[in-house]
Amino acid sequence: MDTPKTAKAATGPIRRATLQHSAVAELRAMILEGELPPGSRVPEVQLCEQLGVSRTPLREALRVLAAEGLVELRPHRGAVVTPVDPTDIAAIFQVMEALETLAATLACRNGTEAEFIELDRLHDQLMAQHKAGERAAYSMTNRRIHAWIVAMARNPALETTYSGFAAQILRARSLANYDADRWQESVDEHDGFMAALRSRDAATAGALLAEHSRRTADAVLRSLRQRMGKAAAAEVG
Amino acid sequence: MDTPKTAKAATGPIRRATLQHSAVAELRAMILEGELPPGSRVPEVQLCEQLGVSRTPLREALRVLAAEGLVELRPHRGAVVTPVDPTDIAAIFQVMEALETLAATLACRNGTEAEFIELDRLHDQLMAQHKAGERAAYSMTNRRIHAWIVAMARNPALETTYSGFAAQILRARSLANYDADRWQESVDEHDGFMAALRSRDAATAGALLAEHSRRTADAVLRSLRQRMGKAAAAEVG
DNA sequence: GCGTGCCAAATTGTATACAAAATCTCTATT
DNA sequence: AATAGAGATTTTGTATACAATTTGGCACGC
Repeated sequence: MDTPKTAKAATGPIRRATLQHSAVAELRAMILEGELPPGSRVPEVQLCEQLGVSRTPLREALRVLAAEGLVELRPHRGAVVTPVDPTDIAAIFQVMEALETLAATLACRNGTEAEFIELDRLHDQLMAQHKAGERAAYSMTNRRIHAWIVAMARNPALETTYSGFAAQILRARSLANYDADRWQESVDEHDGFMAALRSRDAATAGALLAEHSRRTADAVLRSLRQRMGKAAAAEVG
Repeated sequence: MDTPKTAKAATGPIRRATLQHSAVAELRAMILEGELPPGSRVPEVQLCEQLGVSRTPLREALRVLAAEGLVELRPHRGAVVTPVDPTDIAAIFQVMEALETLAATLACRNGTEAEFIELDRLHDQLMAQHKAGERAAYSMTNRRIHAWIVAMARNPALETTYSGFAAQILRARSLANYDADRWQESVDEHDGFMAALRSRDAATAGALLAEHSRRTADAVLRSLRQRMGKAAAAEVG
């Protein structure tokens, strides 16, 4: 069962994904990376050349990304990268707050001992990166912590929904850069809900994680509105 | 049968949507209606003939439905209507509970006077349909009430997520038929959270709606597991 | 000078032909 | 008889050609 007969090398031919699948991955990365900025039009043929695929798999990929909310499809008028609208982001954060609460509650109930240990390790890593001032590494670890808690909840529906919104929020955060004060505050909040999680206190963990989410939303939205305001002003002047 | 290929006649005052869009609507209806039962394979060409479209728009429609969770796409192996797995449904209900709580809370905060009046009207209609024993009409009104509350929350992200899961749950409910006792209980719960909503008591409304969701989940899952058990037994004998 | 209608260019929507992968079937061998 | 394997068949994945729709520009009329 596990010995491929004509297997030639170990590295190469594990599995070849479809072009559509890799187009989705490629485009998603381009959007989250900021290479395709929010609001930019997405002409099909141009992207086809860039990705080296024909329009058929590309169009199917665009439908997938539209379902994730990363692009908007206007019939007969092409696709645009979904603009980062503070109002929409605020709405997403509201839902995220509810999802994080649920995730923390379920994680306390369903997480394994090993998973809690790994969570502690990630938390230590986060603290070290904060102390060292490694912003990029910090935010990646931060994302991994939250995703890990969601995974501990053992709920596929929650996981899928969460990661979709997380991608949207990531885009917003890349535009909004919050200050050192908020960073310190955020670290303190992590300490708080981690304590609750360690003691398997579902209610407290849920409440603290929700509060953390709410405060993050406030900071991101404040910075976002400020930046958008400046951008609008620059456009006029 | 009703859409000849060369139909050029004025189908409507306004222009029709794209074939892909109507294919999505058609397929979604077929799945929710039970015409395409859970677990059934979905050969592309056969559906093309049935819907009168070519494979291109159909495949794009399948991607959309896959994102909604109504079909599963296995690379190179075709699509199947997502099976109704009690474990998955239970997970969805858990998320739904959190979403309903949020919806009730936000509805109290953001709903307009006119919307609350309409909500009352829907509730009265629900009560009348219960008294008359009109099960089908009742469950449609029931869905409209919940969707209405979600709409009152003024949160597009919530609305989209909610309706996706609602579709999944609808499929499960059509398989599971709960009894008269649960019906009466459900009606009483509606009375309860409606009272809280009328007085704009966000916390109580949220809690009661969550409890209603939880009890509905219990009833549906119980019936579902029972039915699945019977089906499995029938398969053996 | 400005608005209106129509034509041309570009872009998206759809159909179809072809390539690649998986499944099925039948045969040959142990 | 059971099983492995090689072809045949079916089904999905991709490219491309063509049709339909939108958009931009230009001439014409007010």
